[in-house]
Amino acid sequence: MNDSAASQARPRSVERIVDFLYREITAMRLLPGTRISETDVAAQFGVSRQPVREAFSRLAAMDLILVRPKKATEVRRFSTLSIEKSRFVRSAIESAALRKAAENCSEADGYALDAQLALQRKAQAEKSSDAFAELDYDFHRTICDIAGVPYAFDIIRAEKEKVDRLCMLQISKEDRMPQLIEDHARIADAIRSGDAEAAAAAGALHLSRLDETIAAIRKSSAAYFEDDPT
Amino acid sequence: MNDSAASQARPRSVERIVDFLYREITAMRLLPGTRISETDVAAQFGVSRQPVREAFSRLAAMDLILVRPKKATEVRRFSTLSIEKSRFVRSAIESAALRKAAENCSEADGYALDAQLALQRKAQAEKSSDAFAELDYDFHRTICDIAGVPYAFDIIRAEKEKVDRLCMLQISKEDRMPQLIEDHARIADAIRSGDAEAAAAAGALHLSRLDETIAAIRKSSAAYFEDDPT
DNA sequence: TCGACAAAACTTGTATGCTAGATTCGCCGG
DNA sequence: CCGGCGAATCTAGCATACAAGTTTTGTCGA
Repeated sequence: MNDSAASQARPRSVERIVDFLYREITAMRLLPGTRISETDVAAQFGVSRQPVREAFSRLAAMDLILVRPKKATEVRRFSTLSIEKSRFVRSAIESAALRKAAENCSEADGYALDAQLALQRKAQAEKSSDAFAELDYDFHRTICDIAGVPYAFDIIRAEKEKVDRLCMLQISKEDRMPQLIEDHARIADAIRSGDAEAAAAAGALHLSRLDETIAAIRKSSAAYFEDDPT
Repeated sequence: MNDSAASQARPRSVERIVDFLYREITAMRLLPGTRISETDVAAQFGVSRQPVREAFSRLAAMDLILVRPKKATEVRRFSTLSIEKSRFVRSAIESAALRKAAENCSEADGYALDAQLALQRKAQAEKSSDAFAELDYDFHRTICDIAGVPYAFDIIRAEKEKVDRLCMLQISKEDRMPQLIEDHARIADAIRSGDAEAAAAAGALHLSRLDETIAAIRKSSAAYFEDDPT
C-alpha cells in the first residue's frame, strides 16, 4: 500500500490488519476519536496481540491512529497542524510534479490526459461521485507518471487520503465535480502546452478548492477535530 | 525525532533502541549491508526481542533497514530509486519553502540568515566540516521557520539524513564548503529581496551540487549500492 | 441522595517460548 | 580432492503470560 512490503508469499497477518484498518479509517467507517483495542482487533482477526501491535505501530507512523501508552488507542482526530502540513506537502509535491510533467509531456501523454478527462466528464454526467473520486486519483497518478516521478504519487495519495476521509463528511459532492473537472482540464492544457508555470499555478488553484470545503466541514463536524477552529 | 513520541514519562525501551540505531545508521557506523539481529540488539540493550522488533519495524518504515522474513535484517543499501526519490522530495519541499520564505521574510529574518552565514564562514575558516554540517541543518531549518512551515524541515531533515550518510564516505568535505556557503549566500539574498523565483532557483542549484558527489561516491563505493550504476 | 475511596476491569508494554523457513556447515560418497 | 545431501543453527513471525498504569465502576458511609 504505502511502503516496501514487496511481495510476500504468505500474506502475513500484520499486512492484512494494516490494510483493513487503513481502509476502515480512510473510508471513515472508523470515525476519529473511536477507541480501538489491541485485544479486540486481535480477536476479530483470530490472531494474537503481537501482529496487531505492529499494525498499530505502522498506522501510528502514518498518523492515522494515536497510541497513548497505558491509556487507549484511538483513531486520530484532525488538527489544524496536520491538515496544514498535509496541504503543504501535497502542494509542494504536486507543484514539482506538474512542472516536470509540463516539461516532459509527449503527444501520447496528452492523449492520455484527454482520455481521462473524458471519463471524468462521463462520471459527472452520471453523477457518480464515487467513480469520479477514483478517476481523480488516476488523473493525479497519470501526471506523476508523465513527470517521470511515479513515486511522487505515493506521497500525494497518502496525503490526499488523509484529507479525503474528511471530505466524506460532505453531503453534496456532486456540486463540486464540474469545477474540479474544469480545473483538471486547465491543468491538462498547461501540461500539454509545456507551460510549467501555468501548470503549477493551475494545480495550486485546484488544491485551494479544498480549503473552503475543509473550513466548512470543520464548523459542521467539530467533534472530529482535536483543536478549536480559532 | 520523526513522529509523535511526544513526551514519555518513562522512556520506553523501544524509543531508546530506535534512537540508537537511527544514529548508528545515519552516522554510517552501521554500514549498508550490515546484518543486524533482533536477538543481538536485544541482548545489547538488556531487553527482550519484542521492543527490538518494534524498533526494527519503525526503522523499516523509514527505509533505513530491510527486514527479510525468515532470512535476515540488514541496513539498507542505497538504490538509484531511493536516492532519486529522496532528491525529488527534497527539491519539491525546499522549493516550496524557499518561495514562501521569500514572500514572508521580515527584516529580523534577514538578520538571522546573515548571522547564520557568518557562523558558516567561521566554520569554513576553521575547516570544521562537522560544525558546518550542523550549521547547514540550522540554515535549512531557519528557512522553513521563516516560511512559516516548520514541519517542512522534518521532511527535509529525514531525506537529507538519508543522503548525508552517503556523503560521510567522501574524504574531502572541506573543498566543497566554499561553494555551499556561496550557495547559501545567494539563497539568503534571494529570500531577503523577496524574489521567490530566484530563491527557488538558487535552492535547486544548491541541491544539484549533490548529484556529482553522489555519482562519484557511487563509483567508489559500489558495495553500498544495491543496483548497478547503469 | 451524594461523595469518596477502593477494587475490579480495562488499557498498552514487555518477557519468554515455540514454530516455520532459510542458510550454512559438516559429513559422506564418489 | 570435489560434489551433493542432511542436520545443526541461524533467522523472523506468532502465541501466551505477566507487569504496570489508567479508567471505570461499585460499594460503603455520611
